[in-house]
Amino acid sequence: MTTSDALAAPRRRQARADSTRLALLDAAVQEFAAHGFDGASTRAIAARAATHQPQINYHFESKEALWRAAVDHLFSKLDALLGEVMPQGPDDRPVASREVFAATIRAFVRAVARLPELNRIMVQEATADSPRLAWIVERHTRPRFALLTGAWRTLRETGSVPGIDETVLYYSMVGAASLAYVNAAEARLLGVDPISDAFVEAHGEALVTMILGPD
Amino acid sequence: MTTSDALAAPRRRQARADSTRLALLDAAVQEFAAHGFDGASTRAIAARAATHQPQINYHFESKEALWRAAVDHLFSKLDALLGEVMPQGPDDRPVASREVFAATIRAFVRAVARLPELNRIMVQEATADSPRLAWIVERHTRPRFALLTGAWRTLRETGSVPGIDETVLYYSMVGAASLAYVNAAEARLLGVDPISDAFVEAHGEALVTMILGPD
DNA sequence: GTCTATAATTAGATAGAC
DNA sequence: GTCTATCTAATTATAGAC
Repeated sequence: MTTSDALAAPRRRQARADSTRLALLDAAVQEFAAHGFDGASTRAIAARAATHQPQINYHFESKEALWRAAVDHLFSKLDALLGEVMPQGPDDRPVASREVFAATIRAFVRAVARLPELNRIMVQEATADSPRLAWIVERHTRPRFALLTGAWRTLRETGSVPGIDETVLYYSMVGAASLAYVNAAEARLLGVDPISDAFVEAHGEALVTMILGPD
Repeated sequence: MTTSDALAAPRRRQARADSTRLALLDAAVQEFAAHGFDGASTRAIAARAATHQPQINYHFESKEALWRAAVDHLFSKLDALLGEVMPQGPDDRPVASREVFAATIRAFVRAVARLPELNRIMVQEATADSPRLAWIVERHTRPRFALLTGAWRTLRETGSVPGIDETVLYYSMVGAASLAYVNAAEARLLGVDPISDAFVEAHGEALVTMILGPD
C-alpha cells in the first residue's frame, strides 16, 4: 500500500461528506424558505438533498444548528452579490452620494430577486420573537441596518434627497425591493413574472426614482 | 315553564357557542400569523382562546377550515378600515386623482399598521404554492390587485405621476407599506417602534412622496 | 356545547450494523 | 460516513361521558 493510497480513501470519504453537507445546506434553504422553521421537516430536507434523515444530526448538531448554517450560507451569498456596491467607503465610513446610493438600490433589487429565500426566511422569523430572531438580528441584520440608515442620514444632510426618516426609509426600501420576490408564487398566480429581467430592471429603476426623487 | 324560559336556555347556549367561536378565530389569527399554518398548533390556538383543543373540530371542519375563517375575518377588518377611501368610483370605475390616491396610500399604511397579522399570513402563504395560496389569491388578492393596478394605470395616463409599471407599483407599494409592521418584532430589536403614531404618520407621508413624486 | 381520554400519524433525534 | 430501525414526544382528529 503506497502513501497516496493510504491518503486517497479518507480524502474521498471527506469529499463525499463535504458534498453531503453542502447538499443538506442547499436543501435546508429551500425547505425553510418555503415552509418556515417549524413547517420544514428534517425528513423533507434530507429527501431533497438525496440522502437520509439521520445525516442531519450527524453533520449538524440539531435542526436549529442546520437552520443557522443555512442562514449564514445565504447571507454570504448576499454579500457576494452586493460586495462591490455597498454604500461603504474606506474605514467603513458611509459614502454619501446620490450616484452611489442609486447603484446600491439597483444592486440590492437584483440581489433580492436572485435570493428570494433569504427574505422569505427573514420575514418568517421576524414575525414573532424567538431565540432564532435574536440570533439573526445581532449577527446579520443589525450591522446592515446601521450601514444603510447611516448612509441615508449622511446623504439626507446634504439636502439632495427627500427628508425621510432613516428607519422609515430602511423598511420602505427593503419592503419595496423584496415583496415581489418573496411572494413570487402569488405574483405568478396574478399574471406577474417577477423573476424576468424586464421586471427586475424596471423595478430597480422605479425604486431609484421613488427613493431619490427627481434630479 | 314560560315561553321565555324555554327559549332563554338555548339562547344562552348559542351565545356561549358564538363567543367560543369568535375567541377561536381571534386566537387563530394570532397563532397563524406568528407561526405559519404548519407551525401553529391547534392546542396553542385553543389555549389562547381559553378553551379546549377539540372545540376547534366542533366549531370548524378542520384546522384548514379554521384558517380560512380566520383569513376571511381579517380581510373583513381590512375592508372596514379601508372602506371609505378606496380608489373606487361609481360602478367600480377607479377614480384617477392624485388626491384620492394619496388618501388611499395614507389609509393603507394606517390599516396595515393596525392589522399586521394579515400581511404576516399573506407573506407566509405567498412564499410557496399551495391550495391555501390559490384560495386566498382568488378570493381576496386578485380583486384588490385589479383595483389598485387599474387605478394606477388610469392615473398614470393623466401624466401627473411617475411612469411606473402598475405591477411594479403594486408590489413596491404593498411591500414598502407593510414590512415594518410584518417585521415588528425585528424592528423593536433594532430600536424602532413601528406601532407608534409618529412612525405610522411619517411612514404614510414618506410613501405619498415616494410614490406620487413632487407636486 | 363542552369536556376528558385517546386513536392515528408524524415529528426530531439516537443506536448500532456495515 | 452512511445506512436501517426505532425511541420519545408532539401533532390533528375523533369517541363518548356529561
